Amino acid sequence: MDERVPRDFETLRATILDRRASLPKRIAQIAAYALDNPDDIAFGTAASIAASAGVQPSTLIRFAQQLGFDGFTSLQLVFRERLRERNSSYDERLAALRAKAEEGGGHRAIFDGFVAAASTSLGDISRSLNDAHFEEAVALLAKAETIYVLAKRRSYPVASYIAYALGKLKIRNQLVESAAGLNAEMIGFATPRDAVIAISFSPYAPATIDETRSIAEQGVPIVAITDSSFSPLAQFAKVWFEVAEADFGGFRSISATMALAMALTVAVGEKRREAGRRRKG
Amino acid sequence: MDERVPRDFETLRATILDRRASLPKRIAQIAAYALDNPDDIAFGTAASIAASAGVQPSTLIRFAQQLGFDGFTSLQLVFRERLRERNSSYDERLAALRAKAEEGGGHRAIFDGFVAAASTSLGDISRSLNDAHFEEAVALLAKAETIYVLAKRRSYPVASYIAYALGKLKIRNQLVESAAGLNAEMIGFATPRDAVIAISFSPYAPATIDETRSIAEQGVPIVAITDSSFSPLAQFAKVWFEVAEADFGGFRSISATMALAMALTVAVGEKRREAGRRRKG
DNA sequence: TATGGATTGGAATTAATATTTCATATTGAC
DNA sequence: GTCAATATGAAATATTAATTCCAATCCATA
Repeated sequence: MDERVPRDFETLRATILDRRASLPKRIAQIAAYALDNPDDIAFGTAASIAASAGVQPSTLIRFAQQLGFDGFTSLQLVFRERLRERNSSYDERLAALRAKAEEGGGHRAIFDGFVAAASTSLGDISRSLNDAHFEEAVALLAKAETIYVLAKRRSYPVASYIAYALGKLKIRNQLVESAAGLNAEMIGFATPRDAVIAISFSPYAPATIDETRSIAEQGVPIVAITDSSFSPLAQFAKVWFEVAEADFGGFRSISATMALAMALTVAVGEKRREAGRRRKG
Repeated sequence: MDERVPRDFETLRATILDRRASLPKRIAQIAAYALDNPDDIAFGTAASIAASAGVQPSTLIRFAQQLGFDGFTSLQLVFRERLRERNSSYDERLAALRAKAEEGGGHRAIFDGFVAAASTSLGDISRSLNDAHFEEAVALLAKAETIYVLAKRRSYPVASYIAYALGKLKIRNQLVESAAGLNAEMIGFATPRDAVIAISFSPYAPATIDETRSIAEQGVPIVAITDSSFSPLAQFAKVWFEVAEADFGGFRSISATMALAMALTVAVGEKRREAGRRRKG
């Protein structure tokens, strides 16, 4: 192996792109495949990769040799190393942000801390969201005559966003907030043909709990967004989502809740459109 | 291989932890090594892993079989799958989410789309936020007697969050919203010793623009969060932030704006505490 | 402390995988 | 169009790695 063999993925990638024009057809084919499917190269066997790329195993080895490696195995090491590093890189970057933020590096650090908390929360919810629950919630909300939206304090911004988005989608909704103190009366109008989105996180705002209970007692189905299965909201809800938000400096992120809220809203709009088409068509 | 063989890493991990106490010494040794060095299991050979863990290759296979796999190779697949999912670099994961969302794979795809949009927006703002502007905004807001918060429609959730957080930090603030239509009068009370956070994105809500103009004319310093240097808000503002939010399905994310808002709020609280200490000490 | 069963180490075996080789096909230059 | 150089396919071979097997050891129990 000569001195200029690429040892890291980026160099390798650059080298391949650089020589691309001058490579023979089959070699170019495997080169393109390698850049498009680096994970396959990292994990596969020469035979399996060759098959996926539509070439012979020997071509794979010639490709590696042409780049200066002494065989496929050495080439593969670069792809594996990349995975190892990439693995850590995102988490490390986040950890670095958070560390810097926590050791108190000025005001910029505060900003970094919140960005890190938001990213972490999004990653978590993306991994943990249950598809079936989501579908169920969408179905339940899509057939409601009016969607009541219920949240106070820290969760209120989410509720106000939901109300805004539902309005834009022309879906009848009622944000339960009344400057005149008429929440109870407002809730009284809800029927089992309606539905509720209730949002509350520990420490649960007592008003949210009370209103959720009373609306549940009227037989109105509830979709809850909360932070644990022990949440008082969970017992009232037909479907509930557990959202774990990361916090920074005592302030919890609401980015994951927000993303879920947006998705619910738009999915409900989508489902109604589908239903509408079916009725007409 | 029986039915209950763990197919994903988390299940596998749980199974191992569960049985840990009842495992023979060498098997326990390799079990601990596997959980501590999952990357090594994913990439290594039976011999190399066994050597690193200080056991015989055959022990490794017995370990796998005890978990229900038919050999080391099947066990290794689980560790590799984990890397594929986890490791597929952050950007790649995002791209995958977005691609899946855009090709329209049902309702889950909508959720993925919003998560991707939020993550992208956070990445963008993290790169583009100007430290000096941020410091300036914090300084300006920290010395205000009352912070007025101004935003309508899509930006309103951010404003309501700011008002909530400022309240928690015991910083006097006024969310400019009045069910009684008294916004103009409310604004009339502001003086140059106060400050304003105004938030608006294209298409700029006319009310926000009008109110911002009139409050600017009273000499009240303004911090604006908006989406372009051509924004009508920019001309009125002492400091302004350009926040580019990614969108999905016509709905723009607000996660970056939210992170910035949280950071501003908490940084202002921080700066006030610092100033308080200095006066006393 | 003797006995049986479980556990372990290490070598032998088997399976798999990478690499090489060689015949054939393709391409480009004259 | 011919020739040489280059590229490719397919199978043979060499290498490496997984698995199995058996003897040795350990451990619990009587």
